[in-house]
Amino acid sequence: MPSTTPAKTPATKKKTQVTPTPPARRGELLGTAADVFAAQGYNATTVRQIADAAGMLAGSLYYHFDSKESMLDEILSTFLTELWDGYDAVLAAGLGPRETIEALVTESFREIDRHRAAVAIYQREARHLTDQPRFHYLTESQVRFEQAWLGTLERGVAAGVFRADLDIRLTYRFVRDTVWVAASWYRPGGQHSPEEIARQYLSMVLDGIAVRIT
Amino acid sequence: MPSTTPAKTPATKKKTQVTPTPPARRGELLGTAADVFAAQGYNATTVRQIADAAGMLAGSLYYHFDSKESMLDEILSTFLTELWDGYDAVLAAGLGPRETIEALVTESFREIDRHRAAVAIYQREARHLTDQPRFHYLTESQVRFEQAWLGTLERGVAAGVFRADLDIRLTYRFVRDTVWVAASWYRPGGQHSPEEIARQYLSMVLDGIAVRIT
Amino acid sequence: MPSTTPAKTPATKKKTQVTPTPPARRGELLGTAADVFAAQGYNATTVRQIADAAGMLAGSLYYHFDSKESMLDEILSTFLTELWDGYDAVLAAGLGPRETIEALVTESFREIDRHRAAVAIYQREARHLTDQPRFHYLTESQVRFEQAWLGTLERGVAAGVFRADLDIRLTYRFVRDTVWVAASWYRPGGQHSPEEIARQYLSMVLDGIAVRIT
Amino acid sequence: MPSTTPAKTPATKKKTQVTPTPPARRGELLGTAADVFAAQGYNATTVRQIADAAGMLAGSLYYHFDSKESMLDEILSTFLTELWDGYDAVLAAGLGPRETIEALVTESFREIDRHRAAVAIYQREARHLTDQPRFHYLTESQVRFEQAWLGTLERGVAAGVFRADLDIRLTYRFVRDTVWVAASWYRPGGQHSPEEIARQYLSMVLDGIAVRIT
DNA sequence: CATGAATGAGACTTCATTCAT
DNA sequence: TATGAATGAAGTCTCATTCAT
Repeated sequence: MPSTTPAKTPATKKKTQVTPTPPARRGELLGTAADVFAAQGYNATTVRQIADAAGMLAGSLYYHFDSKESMLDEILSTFLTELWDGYDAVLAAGLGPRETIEALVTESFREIDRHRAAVAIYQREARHLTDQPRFHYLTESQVRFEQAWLGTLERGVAAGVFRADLDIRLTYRFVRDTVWVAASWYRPGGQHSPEEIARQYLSMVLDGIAVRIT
Repeated sequence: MPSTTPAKTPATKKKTQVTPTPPARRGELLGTAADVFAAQGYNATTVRQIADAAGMLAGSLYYHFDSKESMLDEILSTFLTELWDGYDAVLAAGLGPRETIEALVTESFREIDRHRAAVAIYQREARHLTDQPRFHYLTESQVRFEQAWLGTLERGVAAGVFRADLDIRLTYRFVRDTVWVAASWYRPGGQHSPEEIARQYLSMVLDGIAVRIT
Repeated sequence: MPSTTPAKTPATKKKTQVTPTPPARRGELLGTAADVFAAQGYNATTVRQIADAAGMLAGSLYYHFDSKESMLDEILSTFLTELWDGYDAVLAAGLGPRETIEALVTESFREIDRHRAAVAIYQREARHLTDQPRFHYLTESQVRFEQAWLGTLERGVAAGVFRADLDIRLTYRFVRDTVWVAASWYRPGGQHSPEEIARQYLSMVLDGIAVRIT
Repeated sequence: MPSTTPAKTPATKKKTQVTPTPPARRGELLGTAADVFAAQGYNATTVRQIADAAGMLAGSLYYHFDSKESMLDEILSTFLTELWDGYDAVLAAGLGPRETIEALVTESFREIDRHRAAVAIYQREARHLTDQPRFHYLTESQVRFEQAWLGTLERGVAAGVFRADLDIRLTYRFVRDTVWVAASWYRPGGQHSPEEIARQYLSMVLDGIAVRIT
């Protein structure tokens, strides 16, 4: 999880950077890298492409980052840190199951709005990254994620606000995927605000797209 | 719709065939390749990994296929051909909007069941492949796909069976993604049959997960 | 401490450098490549052999050149550019047919002296390269070449300085080949200067090797 | 030399062909191979291309020949055998120097007419083949070749029929190249017979292309 | 901070060759 | 005799990474 894995591991390498890159510059470069990763996939992206987009030569990036992988690492862990800041606030608010789901969905769309590239990268790469020790925090995050969502759904079923006739894990996957795939087509600055999209998604997920026959 | 088609047709299995069998070998190899592509991503998959999985050397694959890319091509085009066979049957059946959506969703889950790997590959790679002339048919398929689904939804709104208060394109994406992401976690032979999963998905998409307040 | 010494006065860096040296390195490497190509043939030459001859690893060549083919391209086009500089000067000089032939032959041997490797490569590879669009300029050069030589010969026949009883195209091929095959055995720094070789070749081509019976 | 290297070395291999390919079929296949070698170069020619041209699969060629190299070997040695049959007849005829040169040139053009492909291959590949023990007979042939031509020229100079003011080795190369390069453009069945081409070449080589100023 | 040049591992692909059928 | 399939070595090229300047 983010809190257990600071974005930048203490410099244990031989090349101790005396003057680390100022956070602002770092952030710019990571943003650039994230955009390219999101557009082409991590593996298909060459360090040179990132450097081109950043207006420097490939080798120069290594002044700022240890490796291509560490850029990916920092992009994902930064994103997850912020995501959990938001989620934890929601989960600590003591809301009812339905309100919790609504708040989580809304928060998720806000994250998609803010970290679109990171979300897209996460979707595409998370599965195979979890093999590497360095990215174990992804697994941990997934576990907590499932606990939060699945738990809320179960609470809702128990409380009679969510349907009991559905396979609960199927429902979980349905809701989860339903939200996050949006990152694959969402473009910040479009005609719908994250909140508006969240509202419509919630409406569909909760009430369905069919007209109710009263 | 190929509702009469058993999930797995000829149980010819191994090398018991007296016939020349060239297409069979091709099919086997493509199946193997598709599995590896689906598991690791096309770019991250090496030809050697495919060959290993097929029990031969990397170079030997080139007796059967022109290139790694042509394997991908054949996997995707074969899948799309079969998918459209099913879709076209549904669309030609003259069903109402709701029944059409139900049939399309069911058919989609059957395809996921039959071509899980191909579907997963499609999800992951389609976007960036469309740039290459060789894969233009992906774009064409996407266009037809959108026409079929979006058209049916619009028909449904006009007919008063689908809600009119939702952004129709958002709804389209919602339904579309909702179905196909399933390929990322679905494993053939699991506890739910494709039809059962389709039933539950349809129930959620159409009626929502919230309990109705009558 | 001589802290006041502007030890490293930046000469504004960037593109103001008088001796950027990149072209020099390029030229060296191309010379090396040309030698190997000439010795073994383009196809039979491996990139590794060129790299060995240049004292680097095979992959390193790709920092300087796009491909093995682009090295060939640059070698040939550089050679042809210089060749035509010389030829054009001769053709613009307004000489008589015999003097033009003499000047062209002499110029040709000078080119062989200067670009022996490129000439040898040209001889061996030109024919099959012309198929590729990238090397269409070879065809154009051949056309101009034929115009220059054949035209001069025709002028000479008309003026009565060259024999009229010979098939003119046969004569053209004879003269042309007679000169350029020399590249296959010529070694710069041998006992004959290019001019001396040109003189003897011209003497043979113009007057024959038989003793005149007066 | 051919006589020392029979086209087909005794089958010492494990795979002793009980029924060797009939000479006629062998000849056809070698002719096909020679055409492809001449058109594309030995190295650039794949065994599959030869097989395609012969209407069989690549592997099938290995029933007839040990290797690609042995095809080349047989093509070249067959050609050289025939060439020396002709040359030896000329050299044994006891002609004068000028008549000998004339006969050799004429014989050479006849060989080009009959073995155009083999001659072209020889021109292109001989130099680098001489390194391999298997092709040492090429070197031997070259030595005898030089002896025959250079010797005749020297005899001619001594007899006063060839010019004494020219570098004799230069003259040798001039005459030699002048003849053989013709193989690069000659096409059997063209408008000039080999004898006619020989006549014109001889006229140029002996008397020059310039009009004699009497 | 950045560049230019090089490294080295590994990728895709080609191809002569073998061999059971 | 010929085919289909596979082998294994080698070739071109890519790319993350390093390092002196």
